[in-house]
Amino acid sequence: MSDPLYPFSEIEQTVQRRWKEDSAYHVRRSESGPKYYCLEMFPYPSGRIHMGHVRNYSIGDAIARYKRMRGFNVLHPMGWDAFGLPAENAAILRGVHPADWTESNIAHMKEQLQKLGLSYDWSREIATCHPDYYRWNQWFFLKLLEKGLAYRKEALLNWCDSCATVLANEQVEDGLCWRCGNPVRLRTMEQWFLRITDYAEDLSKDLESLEGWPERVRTMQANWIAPSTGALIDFRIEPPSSRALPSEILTVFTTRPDTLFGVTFVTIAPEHPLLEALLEDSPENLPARSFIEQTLRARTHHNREEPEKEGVFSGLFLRHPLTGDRIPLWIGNFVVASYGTGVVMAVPAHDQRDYEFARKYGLPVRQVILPPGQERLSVLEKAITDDGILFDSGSFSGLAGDEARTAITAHLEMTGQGRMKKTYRLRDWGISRQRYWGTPIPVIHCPSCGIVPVPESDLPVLLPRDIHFTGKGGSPLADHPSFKGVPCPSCGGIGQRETDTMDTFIDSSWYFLRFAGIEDCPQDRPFSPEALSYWTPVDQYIGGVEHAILHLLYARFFTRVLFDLGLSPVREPFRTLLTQGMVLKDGSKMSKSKGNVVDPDQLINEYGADTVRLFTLFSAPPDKDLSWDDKAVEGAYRFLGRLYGRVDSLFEEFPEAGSIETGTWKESLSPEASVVRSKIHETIRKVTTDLENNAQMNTAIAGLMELLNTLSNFQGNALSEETESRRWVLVSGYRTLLLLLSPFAPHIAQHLGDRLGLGQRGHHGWPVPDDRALIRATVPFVIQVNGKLRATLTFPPDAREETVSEGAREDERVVRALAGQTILKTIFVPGKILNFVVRPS
RNA sequence: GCGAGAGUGGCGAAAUGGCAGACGCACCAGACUUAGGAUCUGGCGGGUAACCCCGUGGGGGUUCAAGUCCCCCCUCUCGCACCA
Repeated sequence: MSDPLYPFSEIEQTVQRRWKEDSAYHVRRSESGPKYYCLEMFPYPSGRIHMGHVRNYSIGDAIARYKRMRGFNVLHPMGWDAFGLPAENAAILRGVHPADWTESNIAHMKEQLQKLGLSYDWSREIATCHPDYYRWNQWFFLKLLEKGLAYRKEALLNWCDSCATVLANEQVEDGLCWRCGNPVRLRTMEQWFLRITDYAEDLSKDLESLEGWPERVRTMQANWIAPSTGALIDFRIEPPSSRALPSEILTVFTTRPDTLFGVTFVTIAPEHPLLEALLEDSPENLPARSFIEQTLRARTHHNREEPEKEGVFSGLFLRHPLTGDRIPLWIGNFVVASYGTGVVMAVPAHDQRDYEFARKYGLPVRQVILPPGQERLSVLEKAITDDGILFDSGSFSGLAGDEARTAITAHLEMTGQGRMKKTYRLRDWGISRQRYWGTPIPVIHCPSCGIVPVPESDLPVLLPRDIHFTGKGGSPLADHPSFKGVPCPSCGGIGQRETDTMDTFIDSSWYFLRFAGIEDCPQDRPFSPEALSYWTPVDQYIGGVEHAILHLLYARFFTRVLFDLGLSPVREPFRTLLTQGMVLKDGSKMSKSKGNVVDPDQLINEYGADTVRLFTLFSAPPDKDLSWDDKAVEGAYRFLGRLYGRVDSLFEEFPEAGSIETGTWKESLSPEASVVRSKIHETIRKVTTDLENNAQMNTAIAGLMELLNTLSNFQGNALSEETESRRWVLVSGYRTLLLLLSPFAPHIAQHLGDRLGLGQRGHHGWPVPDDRALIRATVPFVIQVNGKLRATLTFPPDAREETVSEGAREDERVVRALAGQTILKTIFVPGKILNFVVRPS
């Protein structure tokens, strides 16, 4: 490595030591100034930070530092999303205890973050795997259980036989287990769920109020929740004489009750919980059974394309609720079990999917709606899905659209065969994991009392440290000698502790409240109410767009629940959201498998933290993807090196630079100095507006580079004889530049700022542009002929049209362009442009 | 298929309807040097000796003036995707 351009290593170490000694970023509520809560998504302690983290935290730190300089009392905390699968895999592969693995990762990553010089209040650091954090997961769970918001139900889940565990959807890759590569199958299991669907309406409606969120994220959440209004309609099952049925009716969900008279069959999902019991145990049902089995197996293969619609007749018939017709019940692979009721009424004439299915299996197509302006055809070529006038629909014939839907639904409701219903695509949140490294779910299964919550006074239910990992899967807690067997808190009999742990998304659903509420927090509460109401909501949240749905939706849900429990002062946790783009290298996302990762540590060693931060902020706007370019990093490095060198030579010329006053300059400046002064104040204005509007840090930094270029040129040009004004302009210029730079490259800004006397003089605040300095003596006017640039001439900014026009007509190029032309009119924009509109004369 | 976003130099990118390409990278030339993969100075969209002409995915339109506003089309990225 060549010699450094400036001693960044010493500077960064010294400055960081001083921040630490001064507890510079430790905050408490109620200090002077309004509050500002700036938060970046906390990391999973995987072992090392990567460039995505560096980018995320550089953006957040720049915002936090900027707001601090603007006089806000800024909360800027950091912690660790410390539960999760990788810790257990490390335990299995390398025999390290998950707790030890996690702790050592945290220690290392914390060191890495500190080397970046991020202005965190480390006194609030939390790790979700610590009992004083996860006990509150358990406490909240008990509250939810009490409120009926946590419940158990049977559900179909991805199951890996070889690992003997449930897998989340995102852990299934092409139908195979991400860890062992064996096929995953669907299996029905009892699981804990949280009733997020109770909040679906709220979560969906309030998206509109989130004006500080990117439209993209709001749309993604809206599509994910996807409310849909329709009706539930009951179909009575024809009882086969031979036996009793598990239910007398099947209920369908439809958004098109107006097509009810066009129903020619009903389709049920193969996974439907009633189906097994509905099918008679007879040889005729063998095809149906084998169809179900096959479909379930195929389900797990995450095929890109839609599979062919397939189905089989169930052998059962239903009664149409209004016509009394006999309707066959089919089993179809295209029916989604977990949406609506898992049963759909099929109207082949008016639904494309039903149409395809009916054509394939020769089922009747019965048209009952005629859209305006269309002819009635004897044979349909595809489904007619538009609204229209009903016919062959009993007393409802002649009605149309919403009117027909309302009338039919009302009639069904009156006769007790149906009702209006709003359904959501969003499903309840399954939170059980058959895993060790997570929060134990605080309930006890008692043979006589059923499910008994662990009494609050017994919290936390601690994860036992002595655990044995076989690598064969299944929850290690289930094999623990003493964890599982416990007395029932209710009857004292022998009970069994729940051995499932919670989804780690629970941990990240309220950590932002803990950071705020941990200040003066009473022992028996998760938060200090005073601290919480002072700091919340988060004013600026920053993280990757990959969390646009899951984490952000869960966090919004959880915050609402806590609000309803009187524990959170706010319903929406994040006032404004910034989703930063990915860090790419060679056109694709950095990943170990592609071998295109850039190691932050190595970069910091080579160029220093300031350079690394500056480059990531400069090279692209925060919300766009950032293409990593080793060469371009050197550009940022050179800028800082040049700045350092220029300040050095400033001291050579003016050894007293650090102690001179740069208050108001009352005397007149030379024309050159005056231009430099304008540039200084224009830069203040530019950087400020760039930061206020969508954190456009790339252009803000470009502005700083321009200012340095201007100052450098002025400095290198020793023609000016007015030493005192020259010194004044240069010193105030560098002081301003360093203040404006400090959110982005804080170490060098602090160090050079100290040398230039910023520290002692209390100039910590963000500079304010001086309106008088913004007025330039002359500005360039663009002279156009028919909209084409012909000259650029300088005039005072308030020059009148006649003045500019006269000047323009003396310009050689303009004269040439106007020769032989008649001027029809002139367009004049003061301070900017003069356009001659001409035609040949 | 539905929804959202984006197409500008060799590259990352800038541009309240008013000089297209700020700033940076790469490249070229020069200076300093035993040396340059360091640093400094200058140049740098295309065509052209020059005057000028052309140029923001393509086509039309509005305007004195369009990367920016309106209409049509193409391409790419992301999200959802049999949700009844």
